[in-house]
Amino acid sequence: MRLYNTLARAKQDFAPRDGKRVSMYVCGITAYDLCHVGHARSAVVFDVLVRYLRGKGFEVFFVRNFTDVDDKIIKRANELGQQSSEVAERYIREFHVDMDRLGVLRADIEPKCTEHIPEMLTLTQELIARGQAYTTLSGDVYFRVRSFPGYGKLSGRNIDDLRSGARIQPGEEKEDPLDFALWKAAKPGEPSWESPWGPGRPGWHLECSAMSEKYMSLPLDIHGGGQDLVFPHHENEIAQSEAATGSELARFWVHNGFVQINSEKMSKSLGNFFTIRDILDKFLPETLRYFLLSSHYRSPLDFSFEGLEEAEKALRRVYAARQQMAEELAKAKWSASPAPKELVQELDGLEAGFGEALDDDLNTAGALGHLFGAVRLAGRLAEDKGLRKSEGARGLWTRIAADLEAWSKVLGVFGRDPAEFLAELRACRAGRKGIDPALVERRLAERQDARRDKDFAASDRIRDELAALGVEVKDTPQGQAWDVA
RNA sequence: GGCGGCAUAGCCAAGUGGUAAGGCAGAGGUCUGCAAAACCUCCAUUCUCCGGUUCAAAUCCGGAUGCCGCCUCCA
Repeated sequence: MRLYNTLARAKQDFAPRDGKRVSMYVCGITAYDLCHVGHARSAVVFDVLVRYLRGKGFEVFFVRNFTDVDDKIIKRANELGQQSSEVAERYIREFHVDMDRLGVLRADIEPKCTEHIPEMLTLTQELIARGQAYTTLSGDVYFRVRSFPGYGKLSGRNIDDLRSGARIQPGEEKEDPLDFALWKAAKPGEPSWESPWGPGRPGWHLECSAMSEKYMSLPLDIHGGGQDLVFPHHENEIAQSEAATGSELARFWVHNGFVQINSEKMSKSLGNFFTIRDILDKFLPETLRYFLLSSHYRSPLDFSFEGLEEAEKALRRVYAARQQMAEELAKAKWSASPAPKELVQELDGLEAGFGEALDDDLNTAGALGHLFGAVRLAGRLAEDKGLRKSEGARGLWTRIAADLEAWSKVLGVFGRDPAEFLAELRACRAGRKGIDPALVERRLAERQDARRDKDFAASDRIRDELAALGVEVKDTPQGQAWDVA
């Protein structure tokens, strides 16, 4: 497949180093609060990448870490009067709750920073021994950025430009403003670990270097994360790891774009965020997941509730088609006529197109276009009175149903039981719009009586009243049905 | 100030040299007691603007404008 490599600033052909096994490391969260939609995007994007690579037959070994000691966690713990480890553990649990709901698969290993202190100390000592890191009087250890010639290669910056914008905070003892902390001397009240330089805790960038090296051999095939991690986090990881090991850290650097609100980055610091919880109070998890996949992973994605409502309707359409196909396929008798060749070719093209889209830098939005093509094709067969009962239609529906099942495994949407999903979606939409299902059912029962008596005026009046509430009444051969408009 | 990204219909959104996917909304039609759903048809002669390269440009190059991101914690 082709994958955009931030390091090359271009799409490149991706294949794992050893041809079969893909090593992939993605920076996870700092566990100090509930995750927001931006975290969800990153998680879902890399989840689809893992699923897709596995679907192509690669053996993917996926590591996603947790940062469980850090300034923000400590600050939060102090606010709550708790240990920072309690705070971190709680938000790691909450992360899993959210991710499970979103259908994000667990990583093969989910290492925590605090469980890898020895590895980080070793790495730091190695860097000091090589002259690429230095200690200070207060017990901090800094990486000597100018000792690493490749610094800036990932983010496309040069050291001089960076230096002109950098500044030294009061109290820092850096040789150079660009140097970054590998190890921070403990301050009173902070969690700390023993080290050759006295008690302290690791710097943020160090953990990913230590943990990726521990679990996978370098270079990693893929290292991922949000675009905001490119600089300084990933740049610093490269400097540490490559300086210490002499090996390239990762072959492909993959970064997802931001979720925005009104064209501004959704972030904690701006305060313009919705947590995943906020969304799942009002929408089904699959709706959020579909929304996140409906644009390319590197583009900015403007979050809106209108967008989620559109996602709901798109999901509903696919599930309704799956349900309709299942009903059609349950028929017993089929005429012998084969499917018209052009329809078979159309489906061939859609199947190929779906795969080609994902193969091209994980273009989920393009793939969805082909998926909807198959949905429309299925509907067209059902409309064609001649074809509808033919073996040809049965063959195509069988194929489309199998395609949707396979595609749903990659995308992590459209895979549930249609009747169950549609019922949940209706309940969810009804709840959001303040529609009382019991009331609707009562009115429909009255309408049923009116219809039995052929009192269409009364029947239509009830339907109009319900329509005013946002309820859409359908008369089907099986009787009345309703949905939220 | 330095570095980078984006600009496609009413909205969302694919498309990196060969003549504009898809979703939502909208219009007309088939079906229906009437509707709804589903399906069919229509809905960007044009891709922010101005130049250039080319037989051919939304796609490449130069410039302008606008928006955004990173440079400090951040998915």
